Amino acid sequence: MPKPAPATYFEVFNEIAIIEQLSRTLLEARLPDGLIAPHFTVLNHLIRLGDGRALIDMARAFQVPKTSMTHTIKVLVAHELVEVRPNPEDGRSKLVWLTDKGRAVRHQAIADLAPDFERLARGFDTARLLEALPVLRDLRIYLDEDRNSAEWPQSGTSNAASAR
Amino acid sequence: MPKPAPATYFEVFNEIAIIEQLSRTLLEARLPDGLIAPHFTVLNHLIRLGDGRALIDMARAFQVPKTSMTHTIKVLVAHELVEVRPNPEDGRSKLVWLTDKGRAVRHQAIADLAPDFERLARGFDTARLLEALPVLRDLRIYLDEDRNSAEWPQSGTSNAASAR
DNA sequence: GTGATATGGTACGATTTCGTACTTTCTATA
DNA sequence: TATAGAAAGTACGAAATCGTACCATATCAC
Repeated sequence: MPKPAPATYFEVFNEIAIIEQLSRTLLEARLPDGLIAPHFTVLNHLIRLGDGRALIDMARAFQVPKTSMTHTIKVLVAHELVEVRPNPEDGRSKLVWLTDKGRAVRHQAIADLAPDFERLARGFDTARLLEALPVLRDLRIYLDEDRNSAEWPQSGTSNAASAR
Repeated sequence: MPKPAPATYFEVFNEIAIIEQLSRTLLEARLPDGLIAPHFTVLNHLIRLGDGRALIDMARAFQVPKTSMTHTIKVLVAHELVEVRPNPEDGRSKLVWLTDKGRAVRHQAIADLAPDFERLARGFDTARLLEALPVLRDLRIYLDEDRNSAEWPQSGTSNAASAR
């Protein structure tokens, strides 16, 4: 097989960027007013992996600067969707816990997305999506690990990483 | 084949969102100071599809509000990477043209990304990427068209769409 | 043609994102 | 233990994103 041209890789990431933009806009349309995708993503993360996570760990998981995560958490606290408490095992860090309201909002958002997924299932061959999932997962894992490798240009304080 | 659970679709978009985040960070590390991904994306768009595009058309292509595109273009103008001129066929609109410097910056950025793509080719089975490309392309096309369909929640002034 | 409506773009303010600098706490090494 | 360095979080300011309101121009109905 001939080596693919760089433009081909580029197209893959370009398509991914467009899909991310479209799906994010759709998600945000299903969220309560004042909540945007990063807020929901944090709620979802805390439910899927369990709450009581440190702020810094979530910043790493989402590959955002810790200052950005501080702001995101602050908004979630203002909406009473999470609570922040000190980490008893490390005086520097704080742990983030879901409130009942936070769980409910996440649950409702997923329920409100159901019609969109159903429409997708009607209009798109979902078998192809499932085929692509392992590739996407492995690509994400590769990029995540590669980020920690030597050749990555480290940018300020947003470094380090781990699987989401 | 059993119908996939919504969580499976969700995972696909979640992986895509993470990949977008990681690849965007990498791209921005290769751009000149002061330029971020949206700036490059506009340059790339103008080269791939030809310049002299209307601002509103680019906003639609990227699914961003026209106010966001106005700002992006303003930065590109400040960097002398594009020029904005009136549309002789429509007194309301403006057309965006690349400068030589704009073409050069885009060309250089792609050249600077080459080592990253080569590293990717060494560490990841690129055949799998190429297999996924048609699915991603079709999914993007579907979502783009679906956005214009009835069931989409229209959001403010960022409406309408067309292929990038 | 004239008026009503739609469209392209901008002004403005609110929110988000993020880099830098700093404080506090932990860890490692002597 | 003492102390230097690393790590977690925040304060702050700059830039980006985006919604609302508004102006100028175009299009449509009559």
